[in-house]
Amino acid sequence: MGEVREPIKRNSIAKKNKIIADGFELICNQGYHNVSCVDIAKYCGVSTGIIYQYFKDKRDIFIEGVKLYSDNIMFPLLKIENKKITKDNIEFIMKDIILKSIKQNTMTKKAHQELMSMSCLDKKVLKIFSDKELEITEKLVNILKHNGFREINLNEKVHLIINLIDDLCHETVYHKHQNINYDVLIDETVKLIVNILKENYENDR
Amino acid sequence: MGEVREPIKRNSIAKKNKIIADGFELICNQGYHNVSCVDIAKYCGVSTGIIYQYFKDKRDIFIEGVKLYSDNIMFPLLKIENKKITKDNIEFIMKDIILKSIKQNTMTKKAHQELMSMSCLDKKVLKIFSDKELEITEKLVNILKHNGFREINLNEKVHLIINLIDDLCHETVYHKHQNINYDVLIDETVKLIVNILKENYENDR
Amino acid sequence: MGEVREPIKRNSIAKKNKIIADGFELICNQGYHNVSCVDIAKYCGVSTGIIYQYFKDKRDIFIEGVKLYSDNIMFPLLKIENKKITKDNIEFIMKDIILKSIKQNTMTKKAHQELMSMSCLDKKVLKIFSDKELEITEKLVNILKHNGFREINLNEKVHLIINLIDDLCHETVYHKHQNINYDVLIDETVKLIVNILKENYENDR
Amino acid sequence: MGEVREPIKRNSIAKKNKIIADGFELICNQGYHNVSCVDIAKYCGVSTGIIYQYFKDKRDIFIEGVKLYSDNIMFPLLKIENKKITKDNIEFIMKDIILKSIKQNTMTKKAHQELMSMSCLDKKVLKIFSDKELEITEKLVNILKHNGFREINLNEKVHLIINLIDDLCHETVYHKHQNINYDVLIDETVKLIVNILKENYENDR
DNA sequence: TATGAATGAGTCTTCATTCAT
DNA sequence: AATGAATGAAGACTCATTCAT
Repeated sequence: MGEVREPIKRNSIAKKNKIIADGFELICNQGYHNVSCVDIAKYCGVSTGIIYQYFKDKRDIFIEGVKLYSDNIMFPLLKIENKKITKDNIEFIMKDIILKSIKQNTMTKKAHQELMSMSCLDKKVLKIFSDKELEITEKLVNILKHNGFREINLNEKVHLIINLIDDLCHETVYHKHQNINYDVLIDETVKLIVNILKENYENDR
Repeated sequence: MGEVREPIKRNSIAKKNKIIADGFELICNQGYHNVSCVDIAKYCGVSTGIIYQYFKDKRDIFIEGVKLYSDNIMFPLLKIENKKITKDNIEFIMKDIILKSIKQNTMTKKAHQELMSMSCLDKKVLKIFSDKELEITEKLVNILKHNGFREINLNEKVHLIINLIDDLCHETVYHKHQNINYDVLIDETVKLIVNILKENYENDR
Repeated sequence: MGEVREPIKRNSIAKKNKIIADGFELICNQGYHNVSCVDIAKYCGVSTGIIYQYFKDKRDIFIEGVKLYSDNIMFPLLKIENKKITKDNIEFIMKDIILKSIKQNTMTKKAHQELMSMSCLDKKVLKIFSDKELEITEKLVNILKHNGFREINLNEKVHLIINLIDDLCHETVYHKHQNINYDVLIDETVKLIVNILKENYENDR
Repeated sequence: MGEVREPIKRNSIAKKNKIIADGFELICNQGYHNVSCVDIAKYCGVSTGIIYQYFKDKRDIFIEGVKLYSDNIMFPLLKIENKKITKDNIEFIMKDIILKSIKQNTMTKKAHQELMSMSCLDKKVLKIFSDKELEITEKLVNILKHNGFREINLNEKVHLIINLIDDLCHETVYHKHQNINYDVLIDETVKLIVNILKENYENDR
């Protein structure tokens, strides 16, 4: 049966990447279950055959897309610069991160929903997201440690922080509960984050 | 074409409910996209035809199932009793709620994933969950008010609390990050919740 | 559109022959309908394109293979040496031929089946086999005549003999009826052959 | 995945049988590999879907056809009546069987070739034919024993006889070697058969 | 000459939905 | 009201053949 082939020529590599890029886009916008491989081929301007030479199936294209694009899209936190974090600027830094995260979330609502939905069902997708989350957690933990924060339950605390930021981003972008004032929610979240870390730095002096 | 009919006879009503109950179970366990209407009919012990007399399509059965069963399953918080909440017992009460929530989560992992996944994609399902969340938020806000908690940003704070509890429940169902100690996570979350509400009761006396 | 080209350079001729040899082998072992031209190209270590420069299609390769290899494989009878055949040694000679035929049948069962199967369907293949059979028939008829056998119905008799030997070879390759003792079958066949020719030599003296 | 269903209603049973009858006919006439399931559905005047409800795949239809029709078509010998066979009438009876077999061979050449071809490739088809052959062999052996024929190598001899008759039928219907006089071939075959059995009855008195 | 990437028509197979009974 | 056989459009996937390099 059809072996998956890896393109060698520069041209073909470009084609494979185009299939990932355009195919991922199409899947995200139309919905994984509403799009067929023929649709993807048409959308990418290639033949159906070539799809099956470079990918095992539709899922495979999607997974590649997730791998490639989840970075930029899902976890802006990853790009935290190595700023000096102190008990004095932590509130400001966190609010900055949150605002940037919200702004950078460039995906369409539909695309985001697709990704969320698939991450619930597909082990591979879930794994990619989990790994990304782990990466950020470790990064943030290290930054905090380098800045003199104490280690008590630091892992769990950072995990909580990331969850809070994630929830916030998703909500401000999509949910929009009517009786929630999102500016207030942001401020409360920042306060919370600061609070979470308080015992890790307050006895520092 | 086939109008959806509402059963009148007691017998028929029972049959419709059986389809919802069994169909929802099957969808949750096998996955929405892995189950056909013929499968559902077989599983419910009815004919294919009858499905289309009581329901528009597969989605319709699922929605009805979500409406009927999401309560018990997804939001144990709804069952908070009207306990007296004070600054002294709030920590205990919250921990109790969380532990109960985790324990009461009787769905299989697969079912949980299906529901989560569908709630990302399907407006109706999302609406049901949103409404449920709103209901709990309001309930909890009221309880807190009745217990003398001040109203500053109370809506947003309760919203945050519910998110935190939700995240915790989901995680214990699947993520299971290896480097996270879940007992610690629970305690930190409880501390956080207490902290969130502190300024709403600390000046109470 | 692509004309089939006949290679001129020694190198190219070798390549064409390699395609026939390896391609025929692959088809015989995997089954004509289970092998694609791309498979053949890969197996032969050449490009897909080149296949279509030397051959019209897959069938063409197969036919060439049959032409080239059927001799050795299918009709060991062809190699009958010009022994002196008399009424006294005919039984011995025939048994020898049969045993050699069975032994020489070096093809795999699978290959044998493929060839048989294709010979039923493909006029060209059938023609090649028919011609081979005709050739053997004539050869054997001539040998017998040279050895003083009378001509009465000799063609038909030799034809029968060849059929009998062929059947025997095929059976030892696959049928293998359980309740048949194949040693007995061989002896009975030899007796039969001798019998067939009896009236062509018994009045000889 | 699609379970094969067995029709219950009389109407459906008729439909399944129609698919076997017409499908087998189409496959035989057009060639197994030249016919798709969609072709069969069209030819039978049914939908593609129903094909997959009653059959696993194309091969399944073909096998059913072989089971159903091989009797009438391939082995007219099966219908040997329980005539009294003696050394005096055996020649007449055998010639009669052969002539009837040739006459009864109602299949088209194409169909016959398909069956032969498939029996080389497909274990199930081969099995059906083998079993049929075994059945005839046993039947004939028993008839001969009942008529006082001795048992020496009787199995193997009858096997040879059946092979001879089979070969003869196939040839007279299709091959038609030019330099073979088929009337002569028939007579020689009859003589041969009588000869084969001679030692089983000649010492009878 | 030779390559192997690309094509797209064609095949298999499923399933939501209808309809005769 | 209920049945379940039947439909056929649609999706997944293959492969003989072409063509730019």
